[in-house]
Amino acid sequence: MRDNPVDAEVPSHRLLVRAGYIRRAAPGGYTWLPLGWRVYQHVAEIIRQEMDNMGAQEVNFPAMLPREPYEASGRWTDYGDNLFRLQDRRKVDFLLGPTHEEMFTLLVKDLYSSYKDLPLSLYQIQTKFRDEARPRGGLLRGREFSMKDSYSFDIDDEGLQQSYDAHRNAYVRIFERLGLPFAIVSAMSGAMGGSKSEEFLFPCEIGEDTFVQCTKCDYSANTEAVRVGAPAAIDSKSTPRAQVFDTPATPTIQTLVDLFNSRADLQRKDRQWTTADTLKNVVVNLRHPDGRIEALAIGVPGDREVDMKRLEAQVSPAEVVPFDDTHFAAQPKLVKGYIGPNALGLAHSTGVRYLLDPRIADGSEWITGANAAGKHVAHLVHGRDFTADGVIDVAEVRDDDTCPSCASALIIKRGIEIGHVFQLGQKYAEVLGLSVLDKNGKAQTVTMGSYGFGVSRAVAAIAEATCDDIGLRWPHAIAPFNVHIVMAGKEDALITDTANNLAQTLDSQGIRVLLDDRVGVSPGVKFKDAELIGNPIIVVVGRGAANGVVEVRDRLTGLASEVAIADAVAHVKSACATS
RNA sequence: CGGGGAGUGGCGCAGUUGGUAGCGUGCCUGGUUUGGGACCAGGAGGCCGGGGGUUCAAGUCCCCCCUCCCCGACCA
Repeated sequence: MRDNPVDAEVPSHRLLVRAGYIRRAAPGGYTWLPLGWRVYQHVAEIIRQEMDNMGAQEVNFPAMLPREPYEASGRWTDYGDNLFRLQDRRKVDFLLGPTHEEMFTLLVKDLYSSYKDLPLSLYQIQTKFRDEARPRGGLLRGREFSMKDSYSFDIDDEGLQQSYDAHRNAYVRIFERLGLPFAIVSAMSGAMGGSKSEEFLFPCEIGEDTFVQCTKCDYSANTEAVRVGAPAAIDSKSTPRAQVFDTPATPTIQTLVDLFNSRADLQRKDRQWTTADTLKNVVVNLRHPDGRIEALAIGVPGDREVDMKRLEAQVSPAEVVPFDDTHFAAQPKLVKGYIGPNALGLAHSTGVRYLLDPRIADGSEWITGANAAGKHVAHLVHGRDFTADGVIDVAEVRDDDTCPSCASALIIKRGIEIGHVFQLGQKYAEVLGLSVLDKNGKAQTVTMGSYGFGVSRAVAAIAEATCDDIGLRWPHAIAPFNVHIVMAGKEDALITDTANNLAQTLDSQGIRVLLDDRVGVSPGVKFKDAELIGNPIIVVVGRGAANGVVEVRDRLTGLASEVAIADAVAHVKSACATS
């Protein structure tokens, strides 16, 4: 295919379509063509081998599942619109599996009943369905995609930790074998439930996940899960007492700071005021799962926004909904634009729960709202003049924020989430009644882990990681073929025989060979196609054949060398072995 | 779900004041060519996203719907 498909923006997607690996078949659904399917199988096989190595056993569930187990776990409703639901002819509800915690839990419940059967790890490589609001980047985010999902079952937390570590280590090996760079970041568990979880990200500009990495130590976390360290307390003995000022015409924090810097009675002697000296109080509503609405005020330094993603991750399962004018009307003591700490808190008149960003150090002084229109208060000291009901870490994260582990600078990166490992704990085992008898004959609820790995997404990520301007560049372990033989130049018996013999010999020795024997196609076209398809070695059988040589090219480095026909097989084999 | 863009042969696109659809590429046939996207000749292929309307006449004008892409929201 000579022209790029116009509806593909992401390079790997464009190339995979153009080179004939995949083809869109439905919104968010892709057909694997022969080249693509070979790549997919290679990736799946590497995953399979590493899962088997760590002692997991492969099974396979149907994709179409009954409603009841998901009803029991709450996910029939919790998954919301992202769940594909359907009914059979008798109007019985089914779903297309988005992930299989419930089914695995029930399987183990059916099959096992003793602690002697544990630990146990089961996995499958299977098509998953999620009705994504916005599929993107071809294989990167589909509504139908292939995932390896595994589940561990242990009698206690120690066992879970071991199973978790085993999976984590297996994932490290899989990434290494796939040749895919990765970062392991702390993450929030989200709708999956459970406690500890880590994501395996492929760092990449087009990624949809944002994470931070420490420039010094190995701390790394999804921005939702970042925890900033609390600064040391500040001695406020010499801080002036709090004072209220009229601050007309200060609709934004910047205008407020400008006013303070321009008025002699408000200026600081040592430096200019900045937006970071102000305390911004944001009020939202939380909708709890039981339907209860609760107002929540959050205090952050004025130079930062509240990151809604981080907030939602923190307050989950409650949902964040806006605190709009009707809510302000119902709370006359909250003066929109001038909300100050002294109106907030469970102990205060409004009774609105008030949580502070951890950066608001004990003893620090602030310019903030005075709870009256047109008035702000300065020198308001945390701990001396106001207190909050607790701490919440939801301010936006920035480059150069400090690492919670070593206090060095953090940097922000983007990545594609390929794997996610969870310590689920007993959530699913409890609601589905999975327990085994322990040594004392007593029923113990099993504790579980869940481990996802996006297989189709990994294919796209590898393509993204390795491609260049002119095409794909697969590593040997993944490539559809090891060698792409191009017959170039005027067709004659020597060239045809040399190419065919070479292909047959390599094939018989276990090398995967693609032979381009199209007639009447000019050499330039064949070269371009070979480069686009991206197998790691390209062998050109052409005019050199008359002199007893062929050209061997390395697609990755672009280096080419002439090799005697007699040595070609050995040369290619060693190239396959070393790269 | 909000904002923006776009739907015309496989792919990339053009189509004027409304007049019955064209170009490039790919495909088929024959011939010439053969180391970096060759050339000549002949050919096949289109419910112009869908429905309704205006009109003698609609790819083009009007209304409704659908789909795709990008940004956001959401999401292992």
